[in-house]
Amino acid sequence: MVEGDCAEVGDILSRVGDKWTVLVIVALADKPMHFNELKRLIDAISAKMLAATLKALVRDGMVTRHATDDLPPRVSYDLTPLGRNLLLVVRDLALWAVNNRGGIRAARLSYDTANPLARRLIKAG
Amino acid sequence: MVEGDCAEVGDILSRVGDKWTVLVIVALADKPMHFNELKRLIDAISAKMLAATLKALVRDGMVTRHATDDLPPRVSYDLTPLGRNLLLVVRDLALWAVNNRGGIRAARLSYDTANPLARRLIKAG
DNA sequence: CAGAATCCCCCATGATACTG
DNA sequence: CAGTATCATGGGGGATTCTG
Repeated sequence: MVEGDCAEVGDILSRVGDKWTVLVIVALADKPMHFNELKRLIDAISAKMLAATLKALVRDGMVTRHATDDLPPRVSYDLTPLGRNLLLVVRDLALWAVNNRGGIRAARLSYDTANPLARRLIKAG
Repeated sequence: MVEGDCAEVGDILSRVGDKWTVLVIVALADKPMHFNELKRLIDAISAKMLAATLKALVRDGMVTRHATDDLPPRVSYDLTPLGRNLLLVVRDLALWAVNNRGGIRAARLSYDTANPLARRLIKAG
């Protein structure tokens, strides 16, 4: 880790923390998927955000886009080795989240009962 | 990993992806720090966001807050075991980011030269 | 089917000023 | 020093409509 990496690392971190990126990557874990397949699977996502997320992932080299020139068009998205690599790290993070959700929930509960009024002042509370 | 964890995991993930949380956690890696110490170190952060981020971290059991009743007041923030645990996972993620920044940069460059106009249409482009 | 274009809203964040 | 209160804003994200 050298100096000056902060901005770049922050950029990548915020991409991971982005609302949809991780969900898309996890959705592609098993097999390539079409646009509307992804949309149905993630469901809460809008077409606009799915398109934007996929485009960003393709640009970053995490996902490939393959279109046939059939009609109706079919476009397949798949993870690249880089994306698959990220999947592993993200999965560790998710695993940590699952393993520690008890502790976090307990901490919140105790904080909130000790300090009921502060609750809504906290971000994402 | 059971069903229904998605929301909770997503919540924790978005906390990690939050603009300041990771920076604060990393800043506390070596030793406890005071409010303005943190502010000077992170620098770009506003007092408001630092306060909000710290409060959220305390509520989630990642950070402890210890205040002396001196005057002027001194408040120390430190990582809990849970926070220190998260630090490890986050560090893996940061490490991944550092190790793969070359690949990502290359992918972006190639994408952008192949498709110059799309550049500003992409989120966080 | 796979998106692009448009409109709109709201919340996270920033800047500034104030306080115990 | 360690915050809080208030106001302003920008862009992330949703809903809808349109197209190749």
